[in-house]
Amino acid sequence: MAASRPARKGVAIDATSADTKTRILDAAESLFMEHGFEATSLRSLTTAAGVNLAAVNYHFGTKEVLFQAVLTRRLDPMNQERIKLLKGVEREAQGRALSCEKVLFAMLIPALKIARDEKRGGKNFLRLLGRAYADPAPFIRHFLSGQYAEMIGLYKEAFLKALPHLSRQELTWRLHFVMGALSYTLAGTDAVKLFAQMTAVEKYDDELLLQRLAPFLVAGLKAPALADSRKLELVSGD
Amino acid sequence: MAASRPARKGVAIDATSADTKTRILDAAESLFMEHGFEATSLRSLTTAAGVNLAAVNYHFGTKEVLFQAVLTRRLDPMNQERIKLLKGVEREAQGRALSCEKVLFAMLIPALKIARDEKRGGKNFLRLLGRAYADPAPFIRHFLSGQYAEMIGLYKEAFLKALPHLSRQELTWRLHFVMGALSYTLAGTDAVKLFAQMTAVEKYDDELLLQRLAPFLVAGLKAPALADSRKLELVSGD
DNA sequence: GTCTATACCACGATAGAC
DNA sequence: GTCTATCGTGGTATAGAC
Repeated sequence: MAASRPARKGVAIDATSADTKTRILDAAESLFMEHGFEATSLRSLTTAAGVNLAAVNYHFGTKEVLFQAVLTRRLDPMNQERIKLLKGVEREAQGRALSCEKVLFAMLIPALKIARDEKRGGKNFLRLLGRAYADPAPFIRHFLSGQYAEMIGLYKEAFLKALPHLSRQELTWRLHFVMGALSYTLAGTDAVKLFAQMTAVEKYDDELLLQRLAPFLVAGLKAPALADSRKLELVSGD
Repeated sequence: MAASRPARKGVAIDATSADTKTRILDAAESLFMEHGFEATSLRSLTTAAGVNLAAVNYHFGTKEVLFQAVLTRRLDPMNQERIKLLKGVEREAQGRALSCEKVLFAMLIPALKIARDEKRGGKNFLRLLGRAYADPAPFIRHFLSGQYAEMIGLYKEAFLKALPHLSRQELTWRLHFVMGALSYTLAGTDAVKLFAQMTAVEKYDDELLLQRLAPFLVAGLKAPALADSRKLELVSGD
């Protein structure tokens, strides 16, 4: 997704007023994070970037491709780091049973690092990502599934070793639940207000949030496999 | 949100080709579910409903209000049923400690019932709802927080009794995680494919899904409160 | 190759005729 | 209540300047 544009020959790129393409990417990231994909117009975007309207079409083709480029720039390094951390955990285990907590943390930490790094988009980027997860647009879903395929595959194998009581199928569902709680949590800083009474004292603190999320997810992952002993019944109340 | 339109005088409403307003609502529900809010144009919507473009503006004011009306029609009864079921659970407990499972099931069952009732929108409505949860548009967030306020408040009190080891604050977060996993799961029938290897054998089965989701959520809710013994550390891999 | 001006069609919304 | 006509703005496409 990088570019099909031919590389600059020997021209040095001015750092202060960068490459047109980079200027578009930066402005797009900021505006998409703030207003979402649909609510961000190319006209306001190009104005903010100080480039011509048609420049987006020239460099990226469509607004959708631009959106993917914005995501890729942050997402690809994050998932690569997740893979690297996982390999570290596996190496450290030296063949012994993998720790479920450690595998999960390897998955969460790169997200936390991004949340703290304003230069890589910070919390707002994660919110943008969380929203993208639930987006109905086919182009977003296909794009994300491609971006995540490798990482998810590796983590699934690791969790299978860490949680031997789960079948492959069951684990697939649980990872789905984990990603749901994670992306929703990251995306929903505002939605928290749904549950009112969120004390003003407790400001949004990423580290604290993940420290709360992690025990919840670990307990869920470790829960015994599907017990059909306790069946859901469609009782009508009263 | 019902209507500010003056009531029909004594005119009987034809059931087969219903009320213009109802025709719009039905078409809107179907199209919003299929394509999402932004991707559904009023022109295609009114064509499908067999009404004039301006009819939406006349009956609902804006596309946003129409969207809220579509959601309210299903959401309000669902949340009322959740409240009714919860009261049944509380009555049954007779002052004894509440069962966390039973409270959770009271919350999940009305959703499952909608998923199975094609006449009330079925699975697609829940997907629409799940997406709405993550939507950045302020009008959607404000609307949902109003729709959910009462139900969430009552359930929070119930869970506090069922899970006495959790502080109010901690429970708020856990309910947030629960709603995240739930709405993401409901919304993401397609996103499941992110995790590949979802056997074609296992078709989408709502009941089975909730039977898998429930143990995960119960375990997460019951997990011990925030253990700062095991701190997240920003170790770099390797 | 890179950028700009401009034209195009679809969208949501609204005013006013009937 | 319903319709048509029309407005401003959206994403996109292209011809031509540098």
